[in-house]
Amino acid sequence: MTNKIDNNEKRLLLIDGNSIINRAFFALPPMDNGEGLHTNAIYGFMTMLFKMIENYNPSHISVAFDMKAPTFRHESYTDYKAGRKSMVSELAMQLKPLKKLLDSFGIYRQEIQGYEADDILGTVSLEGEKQGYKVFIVTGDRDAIQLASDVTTVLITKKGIGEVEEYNTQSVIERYNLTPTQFIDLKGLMGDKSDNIPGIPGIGEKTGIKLLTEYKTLEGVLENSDKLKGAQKKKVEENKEAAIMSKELATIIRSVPITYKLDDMKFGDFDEQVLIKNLQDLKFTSLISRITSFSSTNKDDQIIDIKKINSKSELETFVSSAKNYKKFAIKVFTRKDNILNKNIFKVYLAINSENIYVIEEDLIEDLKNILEDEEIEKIGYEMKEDYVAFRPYGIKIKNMAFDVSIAEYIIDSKTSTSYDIDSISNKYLYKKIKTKEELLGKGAKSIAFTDVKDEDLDDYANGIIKTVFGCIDIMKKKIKDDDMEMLYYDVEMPLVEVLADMEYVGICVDEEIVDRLGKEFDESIKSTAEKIHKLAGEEFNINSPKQLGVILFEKLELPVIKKTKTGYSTNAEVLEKLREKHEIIALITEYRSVVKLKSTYIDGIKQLINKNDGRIHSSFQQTIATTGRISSTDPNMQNIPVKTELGRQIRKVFVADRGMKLVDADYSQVELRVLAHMSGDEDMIEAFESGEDIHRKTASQVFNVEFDKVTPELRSAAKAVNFGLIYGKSDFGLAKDLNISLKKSKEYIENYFARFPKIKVFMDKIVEDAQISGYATTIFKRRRYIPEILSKNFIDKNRGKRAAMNAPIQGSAADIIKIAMVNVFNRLKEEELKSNLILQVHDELIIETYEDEIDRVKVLLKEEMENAVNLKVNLDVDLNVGDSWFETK
DNA sequence: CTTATCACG
DNA sequence: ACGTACGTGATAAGT
Repeated sequence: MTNKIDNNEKRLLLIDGNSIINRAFFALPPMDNGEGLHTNAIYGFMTMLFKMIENYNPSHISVAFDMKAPTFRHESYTDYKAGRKSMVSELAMQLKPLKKLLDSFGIYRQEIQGYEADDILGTVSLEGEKQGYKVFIVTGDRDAIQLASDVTTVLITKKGIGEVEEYNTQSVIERYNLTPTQFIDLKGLMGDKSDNIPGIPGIGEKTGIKLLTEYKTLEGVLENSDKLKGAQKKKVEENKEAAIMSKELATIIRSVPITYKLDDMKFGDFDEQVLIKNLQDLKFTSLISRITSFSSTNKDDQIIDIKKINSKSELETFVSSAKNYKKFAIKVFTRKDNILNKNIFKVYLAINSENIYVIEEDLIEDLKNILEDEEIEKIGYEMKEDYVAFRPYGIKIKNMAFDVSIAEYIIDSKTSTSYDIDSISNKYLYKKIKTKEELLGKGAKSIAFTDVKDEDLDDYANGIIKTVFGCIDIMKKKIKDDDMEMLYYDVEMPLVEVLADMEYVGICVDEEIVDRLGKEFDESIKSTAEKIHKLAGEEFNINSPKQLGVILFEKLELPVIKKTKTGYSTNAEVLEKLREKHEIIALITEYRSVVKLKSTYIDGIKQLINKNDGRIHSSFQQTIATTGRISSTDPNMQNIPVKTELGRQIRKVFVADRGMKLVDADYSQVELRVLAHMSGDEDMIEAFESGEDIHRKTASQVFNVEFDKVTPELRSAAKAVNFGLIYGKSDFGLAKDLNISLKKSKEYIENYFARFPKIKVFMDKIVEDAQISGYATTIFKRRRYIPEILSKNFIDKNRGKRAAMNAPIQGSAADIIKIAMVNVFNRLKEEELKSNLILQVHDELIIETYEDEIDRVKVLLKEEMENAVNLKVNLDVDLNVGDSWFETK
């Protein structure tokens, strides 16, 4: 790591410990370490300290604390600091732990009987100046501004503890029109309420500055008091003594009799392990990763030594050692280009974290044997990328054994965080490594891997490889401890290759149909828009909820049903309620739906058709959904319309290639079957065993009518309850959905649970367990942590309960189809079929098959899906074959 | 970059 | 009394 700041420069950071811990305490909300110790002030102090270290790169640090004993100021003026409240216990209890933490950080501490922290800082800073240091003083107390000079910068905290204002001689003059020394005279004149220093009554900052500009010093003002006028003159003359005493009190002593050597304040030598332990005890895990860069002992081992492999013979050396170890780590970097092209420009390989090699383009093809060697384990990070990158070279990586991103996902599939390599390094190794964002920048301004300097890419790859090797054993143990070995090694890891392959193969698109539908939709949009504008009496942007709101609720004065944070709500539910009120509503609904189809599914998909093969290569994400599901992006192939006839037309664009067919297999009611299995409810299981329509069947049981006499209304009520159940829906929601009274919906739910008692028991148990353990699990031990279930916030807590009820059901269904995918994929290979698995839509798999393989594929798909697991109920799969996705229904 | 809306299981 | 179904991703508007 290069350090831009000259390391030989002596830079001394001095901190007023009491002042900063006080600020921190009042600036931050309460925190504790789980054992009754309040920690917010310590945390705030440490964040501040880290920030100062990062920003000012000190070579020496000292923190000064006040002592309880009275100081010379109390002795000379008994009212000094009178009226000040003593420290509250929540803060007082944090002082000792903070001092202990600073000690383990190797930070020098000073406390001197009879003097305040201020005086220590004043004395040490003067000594520092004499010895040629640049000095930085951090405090929340503006009195310290008197210490500012050309080489001493006083940093005054503002806005809590987040930021500081910098003062040196120059900026003090700019801000106050006074020199730092005159600042003391100012205090003498105006006093200080917080320290109970009197000063001269009636003189504040403004007048004080004015007088000092004229007479330079406090003494100057007092000597010239006869030149003052009126009340001011009187006040000054009556309070001369008070003023002189005030100045004395406000003067920071710069000659405290203490023995110390500045050398003792040298920073950077500390035992990292002890510090880490102390930070862990305080539950400050987020701070741990930041310490490594401070440690002087640590800097050496961050030297990056990556050897370049230049020739086939050099590669041979690597290959033979990889064969000996039977394992190596890999990370590939590609050009941003067509997925079907040969885009790799660098491959990093490593047998252990000390020996990392890089290979460039010319030798890539020579990696085929070792990558396809089943006997050698490949480990890495986001290995799906590596697999896909090698496909254009005719290389299919075999035995991808451990991917840290997938491991971290099953260890803790938390929401809204990605499994960035640096967070993994941070969490397991407490090491800060180069982030992708640091390497490439973020957002629109980000650059490609090809645009970064070799050293920087080396640095990034080094971080990845070291993290992979560093984490693997810890993660393996965690996976074992949490009973997830089957899930990880037999499901998730084999699935990496399956998804990579699906992505690479893609799905065929008929572009003519895309264009034809596009035109049809455009015409419909145009004519509907015209009608809407005519009815509205003006042209406006129908796509803008804001403009639409003005038209509907102001111009046409329709009743406001619902509001959003920013204005009127105009969503489908609201429009449905307004449908009868104005003929414009139906048109808007129509317009909305067609615009959605056109922009998202026609225009959106057209852009993503690959120019080489005319196919769509959607990306399947394995580490996003908290429940264990797979997600799909660019485009999302899992939300292609199906519910409305018009939307379903979109499915005509997804076709089988020439001479091929699509075989579509979907599970019938997996989630309800999972529920029947997990709860063990005999009646629910029986309902499935009968093979009848499950919603009709439950309707007949819940409403106590004969199977044949179930009306469509009763069936749909039962269906709503069935689904509501999976999500932990409330009676209120059910009433709203079915448009029935709250009383009725309560009755339905009661009947339901009375009829299927074990389901109720099961649901209650899940919630209870989650409240105790903090997580919910699936049949295959996949975990979802739900901390909010213990929240004191009613809304969060209830949301947590619903998530807990849903996770085992949605998650087990996800486990099941993942197992089926792996088995289907392997079976296709074993039977040497050329057909490919190309899509997964949560409970549905699609294979593109050659016509002469159709029958075998149908059998295989049905068998593997239905036998993926053995539950208390059978799994049932429906099969459909067609030339397009539209036809497979 | 966030918000509202709407597509799917 | 609270607010009211879980899980995703894409687009356009507007701050």
